[in-house]
Amino acid sequence: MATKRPARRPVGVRPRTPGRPAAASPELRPRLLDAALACYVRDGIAATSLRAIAREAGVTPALLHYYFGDATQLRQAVVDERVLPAIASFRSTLPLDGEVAALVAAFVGGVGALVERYPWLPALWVREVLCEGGALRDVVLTRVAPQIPQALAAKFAQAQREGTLNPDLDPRLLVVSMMGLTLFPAASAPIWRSLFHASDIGADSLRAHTIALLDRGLGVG
Amino acid sequence: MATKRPARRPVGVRPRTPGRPAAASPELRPRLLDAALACYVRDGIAATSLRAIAREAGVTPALLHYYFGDATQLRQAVVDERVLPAIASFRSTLPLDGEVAALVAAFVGGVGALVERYPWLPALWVREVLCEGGALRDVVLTRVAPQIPQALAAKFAQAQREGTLNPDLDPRLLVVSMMGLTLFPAASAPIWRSLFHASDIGADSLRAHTIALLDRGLGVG
DNA sequence: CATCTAATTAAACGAAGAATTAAATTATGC
DNA sequence: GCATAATTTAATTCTTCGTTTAATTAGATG
Repeated sequence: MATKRPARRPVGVRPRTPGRPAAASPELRPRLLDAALACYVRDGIAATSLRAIAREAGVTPALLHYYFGDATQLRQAVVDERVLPAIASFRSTLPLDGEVAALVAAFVGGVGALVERYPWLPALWVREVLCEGGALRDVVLTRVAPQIPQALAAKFAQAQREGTLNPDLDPRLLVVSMMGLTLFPAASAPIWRSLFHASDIGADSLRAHTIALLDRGLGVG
Repeated sequence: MATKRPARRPVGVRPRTPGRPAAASPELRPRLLDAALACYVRDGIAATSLRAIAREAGVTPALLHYYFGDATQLRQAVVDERVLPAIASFRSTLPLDGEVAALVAAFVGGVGALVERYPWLPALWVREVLCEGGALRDVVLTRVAPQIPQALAAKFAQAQREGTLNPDLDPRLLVVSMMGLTLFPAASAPIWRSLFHASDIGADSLRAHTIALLDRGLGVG
């Protein structure tokens, strides 16, 4: 006869007894969204189970099902209410009708501000957009990409026609280069910080370095 | 009584009858390594099961176990015999004792040649080194990083002291910038190629663009 | 030709973990 | 007090995993 183990619970986690909680447990739903986001960022969306999110939030899987329905709907809620708003806040800061230098500076500064406010964004971006099979690739390509990169590339092409941008550059690749100079350093910060013992490099130094590199690189000089 | 399903096999795949194969099935082992690598690149190392590799190679899981032992040893073999050699081939092309401009050009060209020869490398790098929890992060940080990035940063710092490199740049961040300008475009190529309908941009155009950007960006002028 | 060995599949095993559901439990609001 | 909302418990049903044992066949050795 099999000895029925008493379903050992992870130490230190107390999921509470059943029943409705006493008085206003304030705002549970946003906390659940945050827990899901944290799991997505740490482990990847595909590798995150409902149980893992429940564990992260100190709650049972059944409760997640009660709030969001199935796993797909929960994922959708996180994307709609956490990820897309973050990206939208970035788009609105780009001055697409000014000089190229101002646009570039705003882009670099905007990415810096973005990762300061949403530190989880670069890692999520890398895993879920950049990686093949990433769960956000489709959403980003259809709802973000047509607005930001296309507009930037058009602006750069126009600047080249007007002679205010180095003609040896490719306007489309320049968009890629700018992302590589901002998103990549943000996503790899944990690596290079420890590799170079560079805890002295903050957001300001990074921005100054990037703009110094781009300012000269783009000039027609 | 449960109806015992006849273990339906994926259509089109014929795993052969048992028994030793007729005559030289030439070099099975490297083919198994390639299959494993393909799975790692497509799905990620953590998400790749022995069974998936076996399916990819048209072989049974038991055979993988026969050749490599357990899953960990197979992964180790792929890293040692496929991934690390690719990276080592890159390191040996960097002229660390010449001018900065030549070093930068060699870096950009070297990454270009590397991804032409090992097209799977950027995607693998992004998922397994850049992503938190990536399976290769440790190996790269201990066996690759101390040699390449440290040497580059030292070289840049020296050039700044000699007045041949823009003093507004940070020598350590410049290493990060160069990786962002090469590795990131390579890894995201499938995305921007389709996004910009840029099938006309080949390896040469990319290299020319990147060097044009860096050449001016680094100058003291 | 007989036998030993090497390479391969088949099949089964046991463990783990998944999503979802049904039922029990408790507090709140009317 | 009674209906309802919020929560856990426990069960159900699947899938998948890595590994092992046994069977099978071809080559190698004598």
